[in-house]
Amino acid sequence: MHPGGKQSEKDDPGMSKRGYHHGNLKQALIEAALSLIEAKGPTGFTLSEAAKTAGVTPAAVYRHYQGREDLIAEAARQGFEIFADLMQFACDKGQPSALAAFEATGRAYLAFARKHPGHYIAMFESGISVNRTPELAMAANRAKGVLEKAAEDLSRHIPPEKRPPASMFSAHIWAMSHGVVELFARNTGATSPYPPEDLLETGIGIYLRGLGLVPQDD
Amino acid sequence: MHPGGKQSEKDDPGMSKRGYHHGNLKQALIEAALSLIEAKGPTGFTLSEAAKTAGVTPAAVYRHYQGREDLIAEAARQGFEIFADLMQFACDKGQPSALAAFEATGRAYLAFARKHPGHYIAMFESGISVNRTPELAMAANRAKGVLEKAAEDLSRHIPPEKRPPASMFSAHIWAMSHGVVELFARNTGATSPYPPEDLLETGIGIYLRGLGLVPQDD
DNA sequence: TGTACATCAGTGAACGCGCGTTCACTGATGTAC
DNA sequence: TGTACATCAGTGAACGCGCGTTCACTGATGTAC
Repeated sequence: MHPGGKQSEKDDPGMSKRGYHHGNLKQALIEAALSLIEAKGPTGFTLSEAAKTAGVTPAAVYRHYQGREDLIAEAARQGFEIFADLMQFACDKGQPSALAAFEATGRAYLAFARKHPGHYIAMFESGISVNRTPELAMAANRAKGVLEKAAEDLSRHIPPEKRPPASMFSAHIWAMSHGVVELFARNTGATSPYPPEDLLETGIGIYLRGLGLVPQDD
Repeated sequence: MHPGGKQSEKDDPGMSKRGYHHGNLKQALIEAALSLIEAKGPTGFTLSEAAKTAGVTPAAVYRHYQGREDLIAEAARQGFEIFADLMQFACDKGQPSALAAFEATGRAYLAFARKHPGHYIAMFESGISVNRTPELAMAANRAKGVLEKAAEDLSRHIPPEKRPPASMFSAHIWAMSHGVVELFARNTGATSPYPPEDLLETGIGIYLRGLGLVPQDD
């Protein structure tokens, strides 16, 4: 309520502009970058425009980031953190059934891509390497770990002799999920008559049946 | 052998420069674009540099294309033609076994992505819509049709009541193939301990088993 | 509480650059007679 | 076969633009006393 109160400024990072000093420019730039990426793809994003969107001179960006790529990398890192959290949460929620946990994780994947397209693009389509910084690599590995853990739990229900390694198992699922997102959950023109969610759900279902994890339940 | 012979000029499109006139600039520009895209991704490609690579002034490009996007679109179109041909060929070769044909088609997919990375990127990662021109849309549809045809042939071996529609079936396979290419067959840093070929082959194998199309053959 | 001063986080002007695109032009090619 | 001419496919200079980046600067903030 107090227009210049300290409280509201802390609660509203990146929004309150108190004259000369921005208050939370670092995060505001990330958010500007994300909406630009959502709107125009990783190509359409420029440092200058991100600065302008955040209401600031391009030069100000260099107080917080080393340059354009560094900004995208930080956006990707935050994306991986959110991504890992979401999948972890979904996985926990499906417990104690390993199958329910796994399927919830798959759904969480697509939900993330839908809800955070800017992050998703920064993570997987911006062309920046996951090994660019240790922080980024760590965040990416955590996400990968969640998926692998879910796969491992589930694969305990497969007889050992016909059980693929968990890392292969999870790579398959990741690949199919990513493929569905890229091919059918974007406006590239390549449409399918089915909603991406259904496509992914049925695809994973058939795959799991192939592993003997799901009975003939159609 | 004759340095200026007509024969050799026709055989070597885009290479022979006979002074003022290039001879086959239109195709030479496509090839320049492809190698630039391979080297630096769709972002790193500029019209000017493509012209320079082809040994020509940027302005000359406008004799053959409307602009940068138009050039990429033509590269993508040619990619879809090659892609469809390769998959068609693989599919035919696997006949009369529908299963062998289908698996050969899957392998052809990955082989194409490996052998023609520039085309693949132009087709799926450049951000241009498949509906940009009727020619591009037609080429893309032909490719899609080959995959769907292979899926349809194969799905005849599934009892009708548990048979998914062929378009869904082929979308699943396409998604997994594309996901493997994007996540594991590129140098994005996200590596898996398995070669992409194996990853895709086992993935498709498990999926097909889930459809009851492949016996327990491990 | 008030003042002096260090530090922080912005400004805005300037830079060189390469881009896409246009334009009038010109050398090479092909064709009609 | 030779010549005149139309057309084609390039040149190269010029343009305005927005980009990333640097720099000296300055207003705002925080702190010591």
